[in-house]
Amino acid sequence: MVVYELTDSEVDAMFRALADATRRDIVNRVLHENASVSRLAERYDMSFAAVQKHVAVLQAAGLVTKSRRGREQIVSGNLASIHHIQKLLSHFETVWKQRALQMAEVLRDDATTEAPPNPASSGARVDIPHD
Amino acid sequence: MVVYELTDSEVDAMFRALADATRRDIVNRVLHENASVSRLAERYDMSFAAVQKHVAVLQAAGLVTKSRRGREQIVSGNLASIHHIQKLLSHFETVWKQRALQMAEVLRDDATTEAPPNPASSGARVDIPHD
DNA sequence: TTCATATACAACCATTTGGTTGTATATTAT
DNA sequence: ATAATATACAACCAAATGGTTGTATATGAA
Repeated sequence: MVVYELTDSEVDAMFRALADATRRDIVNRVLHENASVSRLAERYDMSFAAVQKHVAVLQAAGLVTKSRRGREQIVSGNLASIHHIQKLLSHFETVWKQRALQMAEVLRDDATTEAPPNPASSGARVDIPHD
Repeated sequence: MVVYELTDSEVDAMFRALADATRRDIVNRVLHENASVSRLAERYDMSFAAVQKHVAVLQAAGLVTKSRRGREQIVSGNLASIHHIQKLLSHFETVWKQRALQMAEVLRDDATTEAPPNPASSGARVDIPHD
């Protein structure tokens, strides 16, 4: 269910937004529970304005959204965008795994068409990560 | 199969490295097929030195490795690290989904202990992304 | 040996980033 | 009305980023 393809600079913004431990922590926090900007700011050893900027970066990247509630701005996580970049990474994995399979296949073909059976290539394996 | 926990700054480096379209393209390319730095440089509209720097950033982040072959440096993708940060993102998703389930549960409890049955809360749903 | 190729790396520059402080505005509480 | 709270935003600064050019070094080919 792809809504629309993200541009390069949109993806840039998402990864850049996640390239900071404070911002990753904010994302984690608001995924657990929505929080106002000042509530978030209490937790970090930096000025309110700094946290405000971090939230702005996350918002510009589409990773969180803000909604007014009285005088507060409530920050909440946007799962769709996280899901999107996670899929991008899993695409990388898929590419690699397919390459691994192709390599194994080449080895198998070589063994049957050009060289005598090779015990190593008959059981050809390429490391594929698992959990 | 976690080898060792990455530090914040290591994760920072990975995300920062991926926050550039040229570097993401390099990763994609070397996941498909290993390539020397100059071979990679041919493809991009920037100086060799610039591409060299991009590769260095990816290498520092552990996303690719370099190995000498004669006068060339062959760049290859490091799937383990990609897998690692992909898992980090899927953790975010898990957190969110659990929260969604908890919210649904709270709604259910409210309905049975404090208020008359509510047609809306009995079918409580929270959007969960799917493919 | 000499020439071409592949890389390394330093120096430089403009822009962005991540922080600060200070000031202004809107909302809630007394 | 006044004070306290929550946010917005500008101006400033040091450091990092993403590019450049130039120079040096190592390897392979003729």
